[in-house]
Amino acid sequence: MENIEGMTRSGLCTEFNENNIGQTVTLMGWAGKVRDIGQLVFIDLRDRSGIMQLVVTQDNPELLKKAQTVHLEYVIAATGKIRQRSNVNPGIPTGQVEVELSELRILSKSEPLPMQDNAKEENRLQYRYLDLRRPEMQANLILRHKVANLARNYYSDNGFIEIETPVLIKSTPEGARDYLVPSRVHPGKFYALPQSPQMYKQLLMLSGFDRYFQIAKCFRDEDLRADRQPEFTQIDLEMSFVHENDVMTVNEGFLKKVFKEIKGIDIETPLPRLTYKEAMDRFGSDKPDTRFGLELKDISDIIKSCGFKVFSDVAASGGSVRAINAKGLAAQLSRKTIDALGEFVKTYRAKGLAWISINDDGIKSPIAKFLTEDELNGIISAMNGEKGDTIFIISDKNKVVYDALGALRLELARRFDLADKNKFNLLWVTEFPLLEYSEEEGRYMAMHHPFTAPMDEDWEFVDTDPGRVRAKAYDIVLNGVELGGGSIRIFNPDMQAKMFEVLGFTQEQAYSRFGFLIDAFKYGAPPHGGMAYGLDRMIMLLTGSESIRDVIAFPKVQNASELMSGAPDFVDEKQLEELSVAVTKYEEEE
RNA sequence: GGCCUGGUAGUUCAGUUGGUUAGAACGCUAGCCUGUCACGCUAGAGGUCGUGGGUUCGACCCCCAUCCAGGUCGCCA
Repeated sequence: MENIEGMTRSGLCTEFNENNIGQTVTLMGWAGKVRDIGQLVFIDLRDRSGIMQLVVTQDNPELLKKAQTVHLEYVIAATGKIRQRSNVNPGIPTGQVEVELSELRILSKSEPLPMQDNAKEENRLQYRYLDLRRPEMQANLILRHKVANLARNYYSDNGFIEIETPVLIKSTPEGARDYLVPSRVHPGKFYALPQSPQMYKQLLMLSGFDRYFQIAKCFRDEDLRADRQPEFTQIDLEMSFVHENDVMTVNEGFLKKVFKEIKGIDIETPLPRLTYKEAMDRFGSDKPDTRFGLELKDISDIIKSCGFKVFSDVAASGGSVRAINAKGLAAQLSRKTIDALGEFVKTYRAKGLAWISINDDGIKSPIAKFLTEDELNGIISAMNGEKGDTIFIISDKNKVVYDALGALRLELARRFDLADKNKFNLLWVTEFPLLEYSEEEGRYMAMHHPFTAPMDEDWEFVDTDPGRVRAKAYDIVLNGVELGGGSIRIFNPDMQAKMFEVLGFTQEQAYSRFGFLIDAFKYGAPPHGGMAYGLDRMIMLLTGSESIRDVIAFPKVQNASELMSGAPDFVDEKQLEELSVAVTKYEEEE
């Protein structure tokens, strides 16, 4: 094997073109396709910028012989003269030229690859370092770098100070499950990895930094999804002496910049805003995809006294009957498809899916026989039903109706390609409920987190009707994905104490968990608020990736392990002893 | 923890209502080829059909269990 002693790389492949004809250059990189024509060898030399064609002819028989030994993914260094190609390749930026080699060094050989470009994800992840050679993956990570860079510049330019907060912190078991790290020095005690820098950034406001940001790694020990990893990155920020509007405005500036510089799209600001209630009522979701219609409508009033018990009973008992109109889709909605959609909504706990199809030959509906003519027509006119439409109806507790119809709406859009992929609909969802009743815990839980400030006009209901209190909280939503969220925080110690009480903490419990924050707020806390973006999700949407894994260099798989390195893994008895950790249950070894 | 989808050559896939010898492409090996760029042509190697059990005269195919990967519900303050 050879080295690069005495050779200096002239640049990246795509830095040279027809303007450099006649120049002698040295390029280094990986061999892509090697096309051996006998007395002529072409090698596609690839680096992160792209491809340059190298050519060796029989004018140089020894070099030709050497070039013929080059295989896919060998690392080579090549020197030669740039010349016009006799056959140009318009498909690549360097397609006008090629490098006629005078020297070729083989720096590293490669075994045949255990994966190809279209490999399935399992293999891609096991050989991630090879997967990351693919131009698509390189483009994703480079775009990610650009956005991170934009964030740094934008927030710095707007007076934000980047400050690092600790990764080994105190566990605060509200919300997601913590990753724990045993302490060697304090037997039996554990650090937790942060789910977000939340409390630290609030303390930085108290310290007077006024504006903070950080690109922060966060950790949540919960099950994975296509858009959820246990280890992820937030663009996190906090501001002092601000209202919701101030936070939203400065962030609209950031988003505007991101879309302009990354996608060349001018985003109109201020961005549209929807209240939580409106989002739920119209889209059945607190992160609505507004690129297409099919909005929900409450038709409880129309059928509240109808003969179909499934409808009338639920309306009477506090639930609702709501519908969406699959506009013009009746012809494509076969009986089989509708049955499949019925199964689909059952995932969301809906007991059934009623439907009314308006076809050329009249109205078809399995529930028509339970309804009077007035009721049936009432539903159709409320839903603006026309020939060619199919109306879907779900009747249940409100939560189930929202979840199921909201999901059905998205499923129809997916099946019939209703959402324009070139559209980027950004919007704020505001006025979230402060509290949410948890059946499992038998108490109210903070919907966002326990430091979220209530809306002033609602706070008086905190004891009598906790569910009615709205929060000064906001989420930024892009095409149906929650990009980020934040809130104005409580800065009044008495209000914070009351909040803990509402959440069911005794003073001792609150103090043992959040004591340092409670104490800190006694010493002059400024009004403050902020938000955090999921950077990975943002990049996923900007690159059009199907999964968050495609924008993370070394992601974890569904069971939270990493296929390439094999993490997590067992550790030595000795390590455990030092940490005073006893393991009571071991996973089966294969 | 539940539900759904997939696992066949190094890789990506096809296959069989259960039948004798499991195919293709790419990659790999050997040879030929002076303008390729999905180079072409010829020949060749390569598989306990994820694993374990069962049904059967016979299983890649059917059944059960299990592992791996993906999607999703629960979960994600």
